[in-house]
Amino acid sequence: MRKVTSFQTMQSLGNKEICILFVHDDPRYRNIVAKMLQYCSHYEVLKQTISDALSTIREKKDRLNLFVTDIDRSNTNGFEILQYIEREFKLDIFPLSPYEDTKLVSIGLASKGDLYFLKSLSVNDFESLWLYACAKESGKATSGQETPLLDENAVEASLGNTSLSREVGQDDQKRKRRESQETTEKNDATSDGSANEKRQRVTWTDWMHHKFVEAIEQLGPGKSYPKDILELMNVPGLKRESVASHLQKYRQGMRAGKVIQSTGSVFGSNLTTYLQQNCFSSSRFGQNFNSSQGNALYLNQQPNLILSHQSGSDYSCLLHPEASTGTSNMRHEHLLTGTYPFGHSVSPHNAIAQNNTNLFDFGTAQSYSQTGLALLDSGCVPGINGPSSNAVSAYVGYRLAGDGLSVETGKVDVSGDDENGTDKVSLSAGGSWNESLVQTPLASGDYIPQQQSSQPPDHAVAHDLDNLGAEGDVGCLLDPTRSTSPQFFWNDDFNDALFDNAD
DNA sequence: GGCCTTATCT
DNA sequence: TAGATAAGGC
Repeated sequence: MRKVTSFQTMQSLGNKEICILFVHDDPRYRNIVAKMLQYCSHYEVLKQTISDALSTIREKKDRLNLFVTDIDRSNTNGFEILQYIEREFKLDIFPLSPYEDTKLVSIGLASKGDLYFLKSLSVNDFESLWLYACAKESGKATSGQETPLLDENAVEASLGNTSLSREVGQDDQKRKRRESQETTEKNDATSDGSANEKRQRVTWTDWMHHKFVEAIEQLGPGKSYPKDILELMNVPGLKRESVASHLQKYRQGMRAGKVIQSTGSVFGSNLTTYLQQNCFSSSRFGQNFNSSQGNALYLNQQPNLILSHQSGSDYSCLLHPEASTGTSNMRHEHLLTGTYPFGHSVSPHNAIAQNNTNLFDFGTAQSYSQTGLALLDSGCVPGINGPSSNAVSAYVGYRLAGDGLSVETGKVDVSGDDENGTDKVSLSAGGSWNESLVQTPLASGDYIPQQQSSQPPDHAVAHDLDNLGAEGDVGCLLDPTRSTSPQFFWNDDFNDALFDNAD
């Protein structure tokens, strides 16, 4: 059994109260809640919507350190409420992603990019949050100033991985080292001999790796040196040596063809392999079912889409299948600003981020209203609507076809404004795009092989998959007033199986 | 000594 | 495996 060491950290603060408000309404969190309650009494779990939690926040605002919340998908104004809370109460907010395959995603809350957990928040993740809250409280007590950089650094370095659990029993030491490291960073003269201490192990989160890759692309081929990358990344506390080490691994990966670049010829040479291995592997769902019959079933139900845009530096992303059933602005926003499995983000795009744009479906070459999409079983890209000065010229996309075997393709072109100042949009399906933009992986004959199970189908799994899938309650998707039942639900047995297998 | 790269270690 | 460290070269 894992020991939650962050509780010790709290005690070291002299029983200073750390308060985390955790708002959720999802049975998947109950394991976390149960485990955390074992160790920590200073956080609160509310089963409310974000807006309902407002009164609690008002009541406790002075002693509240963090606000962790599951985005309320039935509430189309989820992000607005969060922004309000952040502004009014100056509270650090950690929204939880409604998407299974999201790890850490930067979202545009107010001025800074916040951290965004994957849906299946782990105990380790929660530990990291706890550490963050402690560091923040500690910083308040000592300096009386705003959150020190160290905090973000600490939490970013520890989020989304299990490094903390591996360092059980050393956390206090590590933390002290971190603290002393920070104070001695600029002027090491007054140090207490910490100079020859071991460097803290850096965990490269998706977020950091993304900044790393961005820096490399900015510097250009052959000019990416550790020092320059470090500067561009601008991650407090990160050391040149760590960047150099990461760069070495990164280059090794490139040589081995493992890294998919985000530039130019969009997907490199191994899209097929990548999809096969990673479509679902970043979620608990994928970890457990990637090699089972259930995976193919799931693929068939909810094809994927890969999207890239054409202007300037190309970004590419793999959209979670849920994106094709977007029903709210929140989801729409997320779709546009998230970091997807390729590790690159889609620029938050004003023109597209505007509300209420339709989505375009490659499979049928039609545009649909968001609610209408709930009935579709295909990949879509966000509609384009807004000043053309902000608009990109085209989107190209791929999706895994409904047969789970082939890849379908499509393109959305944007040209000029119509009389309403809205971009004219034309959409085509079937691979009619500029070949120089999209390279070989999708040439004819290329396909994503469906994994063959060596065992007979597990009907229990299939049954559960049926229960949790997008087809669970379509009415719920279509009708935002039916907010009481979650759009995607997991029955308890299935939920248990996921957690047990993952641990 | 600073920085980069590669090899090796953990 | 991923990240740290040692070592050699510029």
